[in-house]
Amino acid sequence: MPTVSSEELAAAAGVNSAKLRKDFSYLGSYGTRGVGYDVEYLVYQISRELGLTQDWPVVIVGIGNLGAALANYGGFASRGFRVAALIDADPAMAGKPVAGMPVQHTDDLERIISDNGVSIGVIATPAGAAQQVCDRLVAAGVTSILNFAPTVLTVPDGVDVRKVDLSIELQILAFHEQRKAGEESAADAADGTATPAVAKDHRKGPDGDVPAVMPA
Amino acid sequence: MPTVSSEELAAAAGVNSAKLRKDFSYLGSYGTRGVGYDVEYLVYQISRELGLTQDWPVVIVGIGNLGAALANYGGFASRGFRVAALIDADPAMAGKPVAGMPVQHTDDLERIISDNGVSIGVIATPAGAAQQVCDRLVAAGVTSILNFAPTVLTVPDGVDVRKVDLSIELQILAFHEQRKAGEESAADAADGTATPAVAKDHRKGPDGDVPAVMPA
DNA sequence: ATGTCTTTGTGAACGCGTGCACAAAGATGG
DNA sequence: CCATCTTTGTGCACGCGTTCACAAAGACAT
Ligand SMILES: NC(=O)c1ccc[n+]([C@@H]2O[C@H](COP(=O)([O-])OP(=O)(O)OC[C@H]3O[C@@H](n4cnc5c(N)ncnc54)[C@H](O)[C@@H]3O)[C@@H](O)[C@H]2O)c1
Ligand SMILES: NC(=O)c1ccc[n+]([C@@H]2O[C@H](COP(=O)([O-])OP(=O)(O)OC[C@H]3O[C@@H](n4cnc5c(N)ncnc54)[C@H](O)[C@@H]3O)[C@@H](O)[C@H]2O)c1
Repeated sequence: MPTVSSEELAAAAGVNSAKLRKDFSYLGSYGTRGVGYDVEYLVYQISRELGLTQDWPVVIVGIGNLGAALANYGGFASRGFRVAALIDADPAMAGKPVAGMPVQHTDDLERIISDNGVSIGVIATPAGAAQQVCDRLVAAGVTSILNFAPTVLTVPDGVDVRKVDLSIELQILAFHEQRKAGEESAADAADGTATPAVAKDHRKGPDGDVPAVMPA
Repeated sequence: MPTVSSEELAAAAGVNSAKLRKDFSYLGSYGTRGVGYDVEYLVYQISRELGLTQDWPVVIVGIGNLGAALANYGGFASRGFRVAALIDADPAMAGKPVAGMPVQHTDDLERIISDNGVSIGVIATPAGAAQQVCDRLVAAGVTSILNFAPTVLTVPDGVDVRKVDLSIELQILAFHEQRKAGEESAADAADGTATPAVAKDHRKGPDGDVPAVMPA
């Protein structure tokens, strides 16, 4: 039986082994002391807990440059997501095939959501249309939204929204870039006072620190 | 002189006003007690600290579905990013105009980076090509990379990488979605304890192995 | 069986970010 | 010039996530 120890996994992932064990312990006691974790069983348990064993139908609304790219992207299917429908407001797009399936008109949005039991929606419309598209999705039964439009969406309790803001990703890089440039000559004079988060760490983690406020 | 109080800003941003003030204090004492912050001056200070006053040239490598969408996206320019060049390995694409500029061949990658003083690169190639593209970018002088390919990139110290993984965004939504579904019947008694989200109580249940977390 | 050796699972300590509460600063009016 | 009122800047405490450290569980050999 192929096994791995928390120590090996932690080293591979670059994290603390105690934390890894504690995290695993929240899923249950799936390890064997003195041996480690049964790889296959562990993978199954984590997959199940993360919802990867289920098949989630999603709709993409707004089939422009970005929406079409998403529709064509094969990486979703391999993670358990199935593109159930592509929806656009442009009558000229209706029926046109994108990624092997016909684009449908927003008039049918509610029916599409309902017929396919969709609970996850992706918004790739212009910012101006995002909120109203969001409202219709929510009214139709969608309870999770991935938003690419550069707008803050307002949703009722119980609905999750995740916003992908590519400009902010670049801004974060630019911020560190600027810091690198400054360090060369800044010599970091004396100081010594208790200063803050923004300073030192270049974290590798997915989310770095993201400020709360910023104008357009 | 138009001003805002930390209280107003905090309310607008949905955060705590004390935290907001403390964050601002790291930039310096730009507020006036009894009055608030001079809007224009504050915006300037934050913009400067974030590097938004600079103009950053970026290159996009891999002009496929996603790369083309990014090239066409107008949201970058408004945040101080200028697409300096589009690069692809496909000879058929060379010279072809995308977003109003000709696609250039990877053969010229090093020269393009150098000529334009580019320090930020975007990778939108297939996963298989990402690491070698990354290596060339870094060797040519790029020190910040935004990676869309589903691969972990290895880079030398001093180089920042941010990975955008859209599948993970969907997985996070699906995870919460799954949880919502389970709660309906899970007799979730208002918790209150300081346990991690996944926690609850999973100690080996009646049948020994399957944790009580998610009935599915 | 009993002992040894490995690795888990977790109580307790630690560190850090967040929020509270308030003194000080400065504006404004009398 | 003093009183009052508003809002900043920050010391301090609290809570949460991370890490340490170790007892106990189990495998494996004798
Ligand atoms: N392209 C990118 O790389 C990129 C990057 C970051 C953010 N974004 C954002 O993503 C969104 C889409 O970008 P894009 O480049 O694909 O734009 P786009 O103009 O190419 O596509 C927008 C599509 O939405 C459709 N649409 C408009 N109103 C609609 C409505 N009410 N209901 C349904 N469909 C509607 C349009 O017909 C069009 O097909 C924009 O908000 C943009 O700011 C794009
Ligand atoms: N399309 C999406 O919505 C999406 C979403 C998430 C992630 N991604 C990832 O983004 C990447 C691009 O996706 P896509 O849909 O645009 O793929 P695509 O196949 O449409 O485009 C890839 C482009 O990269 C070019 N290319 C290949 N090797 C290259 C090299 N060595 N140097 C320079 N260019 C090279 C190809 O010629 C092609 O134009 C993939 O890794 C994909 O997994 C895409």
